Amino acid sequence: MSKNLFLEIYRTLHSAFGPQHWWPGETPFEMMVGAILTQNTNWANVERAIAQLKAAGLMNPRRLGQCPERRLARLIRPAGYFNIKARRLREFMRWYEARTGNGPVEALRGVRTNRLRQELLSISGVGPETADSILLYALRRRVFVVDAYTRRILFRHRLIRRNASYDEIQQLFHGSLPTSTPLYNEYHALIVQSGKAVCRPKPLCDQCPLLPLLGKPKLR
DNA sequence: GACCAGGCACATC
DNA sequence: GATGTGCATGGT
Repeated sequence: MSKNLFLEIYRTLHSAFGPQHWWPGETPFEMMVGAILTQNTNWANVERAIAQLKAAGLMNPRRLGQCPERRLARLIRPAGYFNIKARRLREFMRWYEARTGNGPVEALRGVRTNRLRQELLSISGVGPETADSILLYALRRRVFVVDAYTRRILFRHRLIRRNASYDEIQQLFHGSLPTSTPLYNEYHALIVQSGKAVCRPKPLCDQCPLLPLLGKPKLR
């Protein structure tokens, strides 16, 4: 057994599922928008919403920042929670304009990760997962993203308590992995893939690549 | 028709 | 700090 369980888990998932090449999105700005739209929502629905924003010519900071909330809601309707997410996008854009003048994300390059994370978390509608997704995928910061899949997989394999906090779970990864953006990026993507393919609500445990490593999971 | 999907804010105890 | 609720579409 390896000294570093979390690295072993990563290697196992990587062997089983292959490289994932995340985040799906053409530009860092699009990734930020996607991070908000995908809150508690199937990615296929998010893609429809993103396609609509693009078709309307709004997938750039200046145009999106000018779009009225009502119209925004209509366009992102397929992503669900469209009224709330329209408001959240506008809240986010208020911060984004103040920070970059609605220019490219490179304006954020000199800002420390912890500082950026605090600022993102202060935006209404941006919680820890959304903030960390933006930091890791759009801004290439060394921050591990914890999501519902992460929680489910770790809990079923008895690596966390049911009520473990976000920060607690994140610390588990930060504390046991090399500090690396590509590693965090790929690891989270693999967890999501694993959660979709195997560690589902109705799990396919006989196909679980982690079975040899972690043994039989507990299913509640 | 029920369940699920890459959360979050807010109220309440 | 823990727990419960509203928000909503589209696929299975």
